[in-house]
This record gives sequence, C-alpha cells and structure tokens, in this order.
Amino acid sequence: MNILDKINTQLSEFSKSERKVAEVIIAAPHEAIHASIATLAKQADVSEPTVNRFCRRLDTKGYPDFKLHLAQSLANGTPYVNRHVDESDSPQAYTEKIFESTMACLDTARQSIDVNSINRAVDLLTQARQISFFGLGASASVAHDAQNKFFRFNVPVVCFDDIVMMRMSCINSNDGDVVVFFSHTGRTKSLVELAQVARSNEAIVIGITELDTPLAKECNLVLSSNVPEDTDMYMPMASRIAQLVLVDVLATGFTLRRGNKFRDNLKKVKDSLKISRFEKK
Amino acid sequence: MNILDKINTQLSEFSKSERKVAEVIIAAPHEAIHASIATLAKQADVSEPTVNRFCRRLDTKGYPDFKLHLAQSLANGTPYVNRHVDESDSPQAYTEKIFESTMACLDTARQSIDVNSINRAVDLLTQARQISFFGLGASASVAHDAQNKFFRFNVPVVCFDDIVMMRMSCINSNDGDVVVFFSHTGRTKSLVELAQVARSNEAIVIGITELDTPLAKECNLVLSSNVPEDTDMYMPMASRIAQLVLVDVLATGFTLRRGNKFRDNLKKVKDSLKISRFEKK
DNA sequence: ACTACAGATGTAATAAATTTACATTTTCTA
DNA sequence: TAGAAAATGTAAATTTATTACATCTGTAGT
Repeated sequence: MNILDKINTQLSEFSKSERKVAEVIIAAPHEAIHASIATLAKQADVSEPTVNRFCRRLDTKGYPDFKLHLAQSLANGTPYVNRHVDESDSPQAYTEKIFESTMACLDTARQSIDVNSINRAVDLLTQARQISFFGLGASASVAHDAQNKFFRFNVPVVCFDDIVMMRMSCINSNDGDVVVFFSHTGRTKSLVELAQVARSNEAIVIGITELDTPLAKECNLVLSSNVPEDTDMYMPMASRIAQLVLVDVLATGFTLRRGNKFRDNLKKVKDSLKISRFEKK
Repeated sequence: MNILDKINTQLSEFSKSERKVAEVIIAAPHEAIHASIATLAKQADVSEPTVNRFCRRLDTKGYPDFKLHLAQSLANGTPYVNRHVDESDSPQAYTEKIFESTMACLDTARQSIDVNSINRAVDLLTQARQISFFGLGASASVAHDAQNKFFRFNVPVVCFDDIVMMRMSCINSNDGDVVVFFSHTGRTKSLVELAQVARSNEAIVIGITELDTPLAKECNLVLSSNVPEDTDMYMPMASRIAQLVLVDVLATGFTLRRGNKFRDNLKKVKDSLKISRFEKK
C-alpha cells in the first residue's frame, strides 16, 4: 500500500510535531528520500527522534525502512492509482488504465497467494487419474484454457461448460479423479451442488474461487486469488486474468514435478503443430 | 531506468567480487533492500567496501542510495529480471516468477500497443451488424472470453473454435459483419485462408495477432500485443494474457462509446445472474 | 488556580551502519 | 619472475539512526 497515501489518510492521527514532518515530506517527497534523518528533522523544525517516531507510527521499522517505502511509492511517477475508467477517458487513457489495473491486480494476487496450497494442488494434479475442469460463463473460458494446457501433458483431461455434462461427469467420478471448479463468485448454486456430488463419489475437488464462499466450503482445497472486487465493474476482468495466471502456475508446477523426460513430451506437442502453420520467414 | 536491468547489463564489466555481490542481489532483490551492507557483504562473501564500490560503479552515491534505487525498481510489481522458471525452483519461486513475467509482459504490451488501432477497432466493432470471434487451440479460450464479454452488450455475436463452423460462418458473412481472428502465431494456415474468405465476402477482418505474419496481411486491421517470444516456453502463456487484456480494452472502449443508457443494459445482465447464486452473507 | 498525570517533545548518550584511508593480495605484463 | 596496476580486505573514522531519559505541555480533577 502506498505510503504517501497512508500519510495523507493518517494526517489527523499525528501529533503536532509529527504533522510538521508529514508536511515536509508531502511537499517534497523526492527530496525526502535523499535526506538523512537529521536534515529532515531540521527542515521540519523538530528533533530527530520525532522523525523516527513518525516513521514507526506508519508501521515501518525506522527511518531507513521508511525511506525505502517512500521510494517505492514514488517509483514510476504515479503508480497505478487511477484504476477506474472514466466516461471522458480517451482511448489512450482507458487502454493504459486497464493494463495498469490488471497489473496491479496481479500484483495483489501474487502477494495474497498461499504457496502451500499451490504446492498441494500440484501434488493432487500430478497424482490424478483424470482431471476435469468446470466453469460457467466467464469462467468457462478459464476452464477451456486449463484444458488446453493440461491436455499437452498427456494426462486424461476433460472440460465442460455445460451443467448437464458436468453432472454426468461428476456422477461417474471416482477415487483418483480431480475436479477443478472455476468460479469468480463461489456462489453459483449448481456448481456448489456439483462439488458435493463429486466429493461424495470420492473425487478430489479443487476450487479456484473466493475463500469463505459456499463453493469453497465444499472443496478439498481452495485456491483464492483474492482480488479486490471493485476492479470488476460490470463484468469479470482482472479477477479472471488472475485465475488464468494461477492456471499457468499450476501447469508450470506440474511440468517441474514431472521432470525432464516429460518436457520432451511438451516439445513433441508443440512440434506437431508445425505442419499446420506457415513457415517463419 | 531500472537498476536491476542495469546490473544484468553490466554483469561482464564487474570484477570477480563485484559479480558475487550482483548475483546475491539478483537472486533475492526483495531481501537485499532490507539488508545492511554488512549482511550483504557476508552473503556475497566479500568485504563491505567491495559492496560499496559495487554501488558506486552503478552510478549511485553509496549503499543507501543504491538501496533506494533498487527499491524503486521493485516497486509496484514492476517486473524484474529473473523471468525464467528454473528446474530447481521452489513453488514460491516459480509462482512469483510466473506472476512477474506476466506483469512484465503486460507492461511491454501496453507500451507497444497502437492506440489509434484500438480506436479504429472500437469504431468497427460498435458499427458491426454482427461480430464473430474465431480462435483455435489456446486462442479458442480467448475467443470464448471475447464472446462472453460482447454478448453482454446485446449485440449479435458468435464464437467458433471449429474450422468447419468457421468456414460456414465466413461463407455466409456480409457487408457489416466484423470477424475477429485470434492467433498467437499468425501462421495457422486454415485461419489465413478463412480470413481471405471473409474478406472476399465484404466482412471486415480484425486480427489480434503478430504484425508481419501471413494472417496479419489478410486483415483490414491488426492489433498486435508484441510480446517477447521467449516468455512462452512450451505453451502460450503471457502472450495469451496480453490478448485477453486487449479484449478487455476493446470491450471497455465499446461500452464507453455506447454511453450511459447502455451501461444500464450491462447491469441488467449482471443482475439477471443473481437468481442462480447464493446470497452474499 | 493548583496538582498530578499522561502524552508529547527534546537532549544527549549509545549503537549501528557506512565510508574512508591505507595495507595486503592478486593478476597481468614485460 | 619482477614489478606495476588492479582488486580486495582491514581497521579506523565518520556519519547516521536509535535508545534512554529528562523536560515540557496540556488537561482533568480538586
């Protein structure tokens, strides 16, 4: 979280002297990062320990740590603040905003992801007798994408975006099957029900969805990207990208787990496509 | 200017000990910014002044100044060097690398995108009598995703991932139709041929693919994400994400062009989904 | 208005970190 | 292999940050 914003937000919580420090920093943050604690104290007309206390109040370890945070806030001019597309935005503006908000979203997702869960998911997938990917609506394309990736691994994999097919598949599932549900909301009724069916047939259920949702509760393992809701205005955008990257991570974990010999297999699939393509000049 | 890149570029100009320092920093830059010069020196198995000299060689004032620069390089997900997943990577490591390389890729894409083309594409799409999205393999899921987005706009939209259906659709296409081809390589023979068919039937052909490829040559308009090839090792990863974000941009441009009244429409679609979901607690 | 107390601020000492000056080692060249 | 130049390390000096404690300020209760 941007420390400059934080200073502004907490401005009222500071004491008189601390506020003096805050003002000097806000007025010239670029100079502040190059100042020593003594210089800054003099500029704000306070003592050095006051500056130090100011830093601690912002949950930093001390002055040098604070400068590090400040430097990051100042990197790249204005980082991705202006996330929301505005009606009056030019094509240039909304293009940049969407790219930046997507990147910001991935950054958040990366930080919130639980690596142990990733690792367990890879465990489960590598040992699966068969993998099924299910998704509806916007999540259907994520499921298709997952199929496309895992299919290359020469593992039995199916993908459905149709409730009826999903149900049939779940009813026939067995011990050793892994079913992956993609759901942005985690609240789609039919998916929750299907997860129950799959589990009662001994299949392992992985949910790529939000934590603490009805769907999450039915899963053996949940991977959450934990993306701020407000990024997706009227349709899932950034959150779906985060899910896709998660699929990339799982696929990568899968190939690494399988080792070298296996990667030849991937190359074979890739090479097999050559015949359907024009030569590269 | 990114100091991590700079370290990599100048790697050959460093002396033996300096290179040791460089390697430690590249291996764990996030930790380096919190280390003191003594800690770092010990990790690199060199003396403290060597670290200092290393910093100066990179045109910084000294170690603290160097850390500031480094912190800025790492700020807000600004992607960094070690993009390639390595066989010995821990789950933590490959997860981070994939997220970061994806973000790096989006950053590149954003910079290389031609806004005028975006704008023209939005023009064409808003005026379309019908929109078709075509993609094969990994691009099929991008096409599906596009369908999912544009379908909400209450515009006639179809999507095919099947050569035969595509062909039928192209043969029946007309003046006023817009056909969007997704192709990572731009070299898939059947798609190139279909683009020709569509054009000869007066449809407008938009290609979301690489510039200067056989497919690009058959298009009325090409949107290229221009993603470095080496990011996609054995399967399309980052490049496909860039295409999806491009779809987001086009969809956003579309809604903006249609104005306020239209956004109610989107809300209606979103609300219509509520009945199939569990209430939010 | 005075006292007692809590919070805020400053002073000075201490500790930590960085830099400098110089000594030693290594590497290259003749 | 001697000698110079470059690289690296050691230890002292300097700068910088932190801690402990003293002082001040404002406030609530009497």
